[in-house]
Amino acid sequence: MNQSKPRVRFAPSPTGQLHVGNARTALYNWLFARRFGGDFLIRIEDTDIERSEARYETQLLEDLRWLGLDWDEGPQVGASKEIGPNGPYRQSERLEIYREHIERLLASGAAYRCFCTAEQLDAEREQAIAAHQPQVYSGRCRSISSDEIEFHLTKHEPFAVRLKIGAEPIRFHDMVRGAVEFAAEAVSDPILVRSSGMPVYNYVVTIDDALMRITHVIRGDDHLSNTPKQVAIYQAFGWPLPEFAHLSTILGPDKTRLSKRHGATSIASFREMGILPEALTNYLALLGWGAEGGTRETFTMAELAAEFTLERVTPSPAIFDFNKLYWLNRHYLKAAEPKRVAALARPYFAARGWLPEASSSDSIDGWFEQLLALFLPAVDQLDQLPEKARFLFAFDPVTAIADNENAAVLTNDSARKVLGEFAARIAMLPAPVTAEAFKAAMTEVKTASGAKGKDLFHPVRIALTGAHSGPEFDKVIPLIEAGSQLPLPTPVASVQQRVERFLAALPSR
RNA sequence: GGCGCUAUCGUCUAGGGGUUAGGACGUGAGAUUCUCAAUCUUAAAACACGGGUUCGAUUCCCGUUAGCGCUACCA
Repeated sequence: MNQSKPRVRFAPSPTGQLHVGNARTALYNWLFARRFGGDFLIRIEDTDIERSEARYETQLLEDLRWLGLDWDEGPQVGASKEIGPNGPYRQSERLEIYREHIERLLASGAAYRCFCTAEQLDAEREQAIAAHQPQVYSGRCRSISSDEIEFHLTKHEPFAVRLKIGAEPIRFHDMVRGAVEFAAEAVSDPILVRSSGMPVYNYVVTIDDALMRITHVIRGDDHLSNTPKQVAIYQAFGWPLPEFAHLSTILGPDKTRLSKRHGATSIASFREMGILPEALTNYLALLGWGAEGGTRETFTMAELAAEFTLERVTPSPAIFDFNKLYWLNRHYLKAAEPKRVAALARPYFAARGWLPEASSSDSIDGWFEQLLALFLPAVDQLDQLPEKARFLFAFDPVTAIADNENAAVLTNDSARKVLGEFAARIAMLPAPVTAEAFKAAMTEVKTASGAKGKDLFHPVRIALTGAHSGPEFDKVIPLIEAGSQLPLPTPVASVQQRVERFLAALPSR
């Protein structure tokens, strides 16, 4: 097709959550459209009334927006139901169009009525399997006389509509895979309209793509075997063929198709985990597409849109690597505006009753950003933050002392001595203990107790945070102290309170 | 069973008739640190197999094997 302006579409079925496989297909379509100044449309494939639900459609569109994909034509979440001159964009609202077109095919003789029953067809299929033959329709109804058709019709017998497939092999071009050819026998005479009157996927897709003037059909390779049927439909109408591009499947670590049992795969679940959209789109772009040179790993959407080409899409299936996604997420978390990260991270803390729901005061907001700066390098995902910061809000000396590893540190005499000296000095310090004051106190504890290094710091760390590992004291001390002065839903215990309570809980020997 | 698609480090990929086959994630080691994380340095790690074509093939062709998809009056 020789048009200057490419038009592509993403055509999901609203039968469930948007998952990474479809999201990647949507992304590649969007990237391709943006790269070449074309149009990106969304069409809802809801001809399977059994499984389609409106709430999935809404969620789908929200997920797409969250990813940063916008569309030029298609359904809308907001006020107007849809935008664009080629609607409706929901297949359930296009039934009349499909009906008109089937009449044309029937009239031209390109399609015919098939009165075969399900039982007949099943029997034929079983025979074919037993004989190790390809399963093809016998073509019994292909050439029944018009009298016979009338006879069936007057008896109100239900019929399906089938497309006549010629003898020639069906060929098309795929931008990812090159020339593809299917033998005519392998295609058989496909059903276009069910005997219920409901049109079939392969038919409606083709009608819609043609009518919406789609120039490049970019979709998952599970549709590759469907493509010859669709090509035959284009040909039956005399329509020009679009370009096709079939994207490989995304697999799980066990090399089977990625699904829920491999863990979180829906876009919504990644969002809930605290994966940034730019991390996800960057990762998805890299999964199946290689930039020229192959040494760059991080791309903004704009950079992707400037470089993306279908020719560089890999034809082989790719295993989804959660680790690399997490790495990318860490990268973008560090690069993100602190205020933005704070707004995204806040709900995880609010849910535990540790922070007020909404941004309430500048002092709390500022403190929270300080907290995030400290813990962000330690996490892959936002939802891991509360666990890392738990000791601030839930200071629990009893559990800390009971912990085996901690107990090992605390049992020796040196640790007792360190804690005693430390407590004595901390108690004397003026209320908010500064990092400098803490440091000075530790230097004194060091000389008084003779302990140094681990022996000096570990007992203190356990007394203050309940664990022998964590962020630097220089940062933690001010954070604890500042937190203790804030009107938080769950009060943060101050350094002095912590030491006091810890020693009280420590069994004497 | 039939038809189709695919095959470079464990994973994502770059590359391409002659290369020390490059990068990244992950993994190991080291540096740093009271510790963990982060960070920096560094190491190990791949052309599925068998035939052709060719002076030469990981690269091109054909098979084999394996994986996946389709094989519906599902999408």
